[in-house]
Amino acid sequence: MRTNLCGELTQADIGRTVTVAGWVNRRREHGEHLAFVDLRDHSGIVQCVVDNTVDVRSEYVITVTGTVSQRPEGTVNENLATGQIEITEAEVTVLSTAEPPPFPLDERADDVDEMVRLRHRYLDLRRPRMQRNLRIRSQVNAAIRAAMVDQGFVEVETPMLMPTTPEGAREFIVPSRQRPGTFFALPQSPQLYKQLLMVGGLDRYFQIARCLRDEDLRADRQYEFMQLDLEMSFVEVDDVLSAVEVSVLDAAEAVTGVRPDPIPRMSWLEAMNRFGTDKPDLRFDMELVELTDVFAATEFKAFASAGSIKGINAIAAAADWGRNKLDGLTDTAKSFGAKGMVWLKVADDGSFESPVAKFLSETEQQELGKRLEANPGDLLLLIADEWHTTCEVLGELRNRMGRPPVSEGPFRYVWIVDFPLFVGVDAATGRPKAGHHAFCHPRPEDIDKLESDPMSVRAWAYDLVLNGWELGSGSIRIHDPELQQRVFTLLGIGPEEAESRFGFFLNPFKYGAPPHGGFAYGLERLAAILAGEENIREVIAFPKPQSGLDPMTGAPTEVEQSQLHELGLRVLPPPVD
RNA sequence: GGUCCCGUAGUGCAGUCUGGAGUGCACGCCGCCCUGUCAAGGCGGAGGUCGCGAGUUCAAAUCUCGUCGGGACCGCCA
Repeated sequence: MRTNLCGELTQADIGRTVTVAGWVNRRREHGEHLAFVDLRDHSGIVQCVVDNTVDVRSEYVITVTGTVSQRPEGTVNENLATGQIEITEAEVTVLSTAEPPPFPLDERADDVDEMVRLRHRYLDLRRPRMQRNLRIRSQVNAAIRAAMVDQGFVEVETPMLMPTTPEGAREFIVPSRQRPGTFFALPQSPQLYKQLLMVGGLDRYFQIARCLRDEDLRADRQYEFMQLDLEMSFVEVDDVLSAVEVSVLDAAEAVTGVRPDPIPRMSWLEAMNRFGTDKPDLRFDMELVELTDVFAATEFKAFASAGSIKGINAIAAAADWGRNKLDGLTDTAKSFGAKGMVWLKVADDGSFESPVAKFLSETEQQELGKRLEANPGDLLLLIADEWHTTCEVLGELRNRMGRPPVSEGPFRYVWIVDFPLFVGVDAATGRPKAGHHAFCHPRPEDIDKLESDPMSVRAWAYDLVLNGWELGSGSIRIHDPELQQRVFTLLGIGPEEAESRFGFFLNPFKYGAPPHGGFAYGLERLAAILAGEENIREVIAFPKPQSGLDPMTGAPTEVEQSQLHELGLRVLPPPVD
């Protein structure tokens, strides 16, 4: 039907008779017998010189047969890849007519209400931006698959219909027709199956896996998303990180053409202390500065009782932050759990302008300025609280004060390692809560402390972070049933409950489970950052808005009574308030 | 479940604070003109439930309340 793509024609093709096919991007009429038609396909645009009696309009689907010709002098378009040439003596065949599109199919659609784009996604996809983003996704997939196969991994598909599991994210459930009243769950991840593949001797498994979680949607979260999921036998942390790193760097290089540097590692403790988060954005500094000892003997009541005091220096930001904005920032800090926030502006003479300056001694002020390297015009933000809250709140403030858009700046990957095995305490039971999941292996040198000091036990768990986004996480798993039960006991899960909740998963481990560990990372998140997009919807062909309702198909919809009957289901009337 | 922001021709906006007739602006669309344009140009035209519903008022796009839709975030996401 066609001999060439629109965007690939060059001066080397001059003189050739070609047929191209695509959509009419624009038509410019110049009288009875001359018009220019810009023909667009996924590869680009080429100008066709046609007789103006031909009736073609925007988005008509046509083929054009004609001669590739050098454009006359003075009519070359330097802004177009094919701007040196045009197709002359063009003969047009209309394959499909088209109504005018509801929004412009060029970069101007970047400003169009996203719902309009999503409602007509098939038109949005014609735009270069979306073509590029989906092709980036494809490049990422191809590079990852090649990297995994090359490293000896076996691609295995795991079931989409699986039992519900009590832990983790809310699941989508699917009613069973053959056993009315029972349900499958769609996988939050292939976690259970991939560990059983290790018991099954697959040695190295990977899957470009679809995961489904019935949680609220965000810029970086959809109901359904794709992960590179992998699991490896007879490995230690370094082996897993190395295998993942190869795939990520290969994918990044495939998209950007630049091989990123090897990914540095940072302990969870260091990340929290320096950046106030387990997903630090290393593209900018403004690190958290330790101040607890500075105020060890302070008279300032808000600081005197605090376990941890830290601060950040928003360099030269003082002028931008008036009283109202600072009050708003204080409210933000409080919404993240802080009891308050102290701000100090550095005046021209180096003194502090702050409601609390009068409560701080001369020595304290001097040391504070020194530690934060304060200069006139800087804005200092201080939080005093228990250590975890101090870090997290300042980490949030740091992001608000200095974080560039995702699309800017270099790609800064970092491994966060040595996560604590337990994070926080369950308010209801008083027991520690699993940080990653209940099957995560403690660091061997910390196992002695499991019962005596559980909160200090570090795990063989690790996250991969890129520009402040968590790409994924993984761990070395517990393969020893005795150690597993020790961890369960700490979590308040007795042997009987473990058997009833996780039996189908743990019993196989009695038959000879190899030491193993794995990882999974989100492909949309990686692709979005590589594409310079702030929102994963931009790298998904048919995403859902925050409501989770599909604006194009109308899903979810009601079903026929007969379908419900067959499934043994009845829909309750909506609750009346 | 919560906080904040947004909603005016097909699309992007001005108007809203400070109530006074939708001749509103640009792009797009339709018709005519136009032989070297490329976001072509010129002339003319069509196109509106100011998201929806109440309330206040002589009068509401504008003020108030509610509601629907969208976005960012908190909770949630082992």
